[in-house]
Amino acid sequence: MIQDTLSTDQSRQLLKALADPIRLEVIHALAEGERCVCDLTSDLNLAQSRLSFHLRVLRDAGLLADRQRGRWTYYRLQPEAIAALEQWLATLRSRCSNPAPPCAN
Amino acid sequence: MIQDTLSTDQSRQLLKALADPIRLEVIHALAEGERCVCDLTSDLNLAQSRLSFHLRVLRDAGLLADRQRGRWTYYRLQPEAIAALEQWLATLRSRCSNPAPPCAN
DNA sequence: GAAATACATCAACCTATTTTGATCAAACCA
DNA sequence: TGGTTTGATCAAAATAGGTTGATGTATTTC
Repeated sequence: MIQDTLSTDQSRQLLKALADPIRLEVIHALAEGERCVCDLTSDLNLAQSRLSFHLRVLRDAGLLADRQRGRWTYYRLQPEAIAALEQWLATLRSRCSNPAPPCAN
Repeated sequence: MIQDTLSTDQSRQLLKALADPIRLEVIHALAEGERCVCDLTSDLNLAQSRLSFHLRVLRDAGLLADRQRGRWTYYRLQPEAIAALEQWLATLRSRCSNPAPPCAN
């Protein structure tokens, strides 16, 4: 579960998870709503094990949650994770915005 | 130069650039103000070519700017790049925040 | 129970990124 | 000019990350 305040490691994991085109496609697909793996497989036209790998990366980072329902596994977005990363970036930026003036050299 | 609205590729590059512990150290070091490479080398205790590699990644992503001054190269932060990434994330999240309700299954 | 379906996981392979130790060019100094 | 310093770049080695096809497990259906 993603907390309000992220550790550096959590942020790194989120940044890495988002920095992949296939994983962004997954996120966009899930923005339509919860889906099972088999639907995602055909929507995104990906090999099952390949999709499964990326779903795990996204879930481990906290961007997705899943639930089992009979044979199916449904994945859904956790937009709080994105919000938490935004927050982390805002904090990072606040520390960067007033750097000492450039050296006079 | 980082624009207000990032392309997917620019965002990916920024996310990847930030998802590295050494590069975050560099960013934190530069939050103190502009610095030359040789100072960063000793502050962060990194081999010169290794630091040079990471500086390039950060600069290519738009997070740093540099200027030459005699023999020295000074690097400084471009906090706008972080702001632009925050903006990109906010947009992504806005598309994710109202997904259709979960399947009833 | 046997066959089928959904999906996770594993190992082998492949590709991308990072590290290391040279080497090189430019700027400076003696 | 010759030596020194700064920092970029390159090639080779090391490591991390992604893909593929196969296998395994749970669930369902017949």
